[in-house]
Amino acid sequence: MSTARRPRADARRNYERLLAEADAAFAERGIGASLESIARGAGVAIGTLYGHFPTRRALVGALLRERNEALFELGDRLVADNPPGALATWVRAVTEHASTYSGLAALLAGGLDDEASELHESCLRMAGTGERLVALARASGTLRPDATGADITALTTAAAALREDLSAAAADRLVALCLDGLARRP
Amino acid sequence: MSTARRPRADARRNYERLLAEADAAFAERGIGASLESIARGAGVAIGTLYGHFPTRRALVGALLRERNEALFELGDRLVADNPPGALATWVRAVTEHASTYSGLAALLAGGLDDEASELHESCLRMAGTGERLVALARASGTLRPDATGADITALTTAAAALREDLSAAAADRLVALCLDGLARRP
DNA sequence: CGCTAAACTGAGGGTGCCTCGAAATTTATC
DNA sequence: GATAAATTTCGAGGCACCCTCAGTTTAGCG
Repeated sequence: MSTARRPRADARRNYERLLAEADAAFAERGIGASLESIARGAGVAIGTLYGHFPTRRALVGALLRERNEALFELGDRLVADNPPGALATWVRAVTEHASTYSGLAALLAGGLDDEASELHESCLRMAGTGERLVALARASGTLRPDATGADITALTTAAAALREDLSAAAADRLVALCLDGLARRP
Repeated sequence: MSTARRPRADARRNYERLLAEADAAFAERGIGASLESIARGAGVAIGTLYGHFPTRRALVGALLRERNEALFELGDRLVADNPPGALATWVRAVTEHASTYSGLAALLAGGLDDEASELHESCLRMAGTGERLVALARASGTLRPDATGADITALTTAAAALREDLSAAAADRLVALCLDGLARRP
């Protein structure tokens, strides 16, 4: 066994180049950037891009993998330590993550119920963390009792969209207002 | 003067057909629906479509004209009468308006600072109405003092986006929470 | 009717998506 | 090294869409 030859060197190189180019393109022109231009920029034929990433989503997924790691680590820490303002920290982190590239928020939101998506698992995990943080906050009496994890999902989705459509400031303000609305009335 | 001949009958007919077909297409497939398919559906060559509507935005603008009228009428009435819950009514109305077609919310948000857009004027007017309603509510002491018209713009934009990305229920909930956050603490 | 401005047409040049058979290159083996 | 096998790359090609513009048609006035 163990006979799996290791991947060819050129393949590995092209893979990395494509990732780098895609990151730049998505950051600059949004998640809808032309795949052909990405291939061109990576000095590779379009077929090669499709060989590595059969779909645009696969490409986005690969790019997000690292960021997702970091985000989930933060989430786990917040759940474990439950520091003051944990929920707000989480909402802000997710919002920022979902606005990495313009257009990403919608893609992620869509991925929430699209089973086939590579991003589906990540979405579920984010939702789960939100859920747990809400439970903690409610238990400590800082949230109104009808607050749910779905509220957090909605808030982060909305805030991420707002960042793209309007401004980061507007999004931050929305988050603050909403969290205020969610807080337990004294 | 006054010599402007009235438009040819065929032109008028094609104009109406295009509008009808575009409304159906945008409603069904979102604001990015193919213009060629719209022309086809209207039984007209693609050049004719461009003759009437030089840009996709012009087409959307024409479709929205009537709806805009109705919305502004409501807005003026709310400002004039200032009934209880005026602000909430307005927010819900604008949100619904901005989700007429999927993708419209982003277009409108973009139009807010794009001077050239036909939609620019409408956006300004909506913002103005929001502003006035906020002023009224603040004067009557039902809003916290740091609430602004921009908050309302942000909220409606976010809620409209949420309707598209998640669900109308989530959007409604967000609106409720935010308005709650904006209410004056007793 | 005939005329003319107005309106319509649709081919054509770009760009982008995605597929697939042929060609090239790397790795393993002798 | 040489060679065989597997892997990867290449890019033309079919399809859809965007938008323009020169040539053609047509409504409606006189």
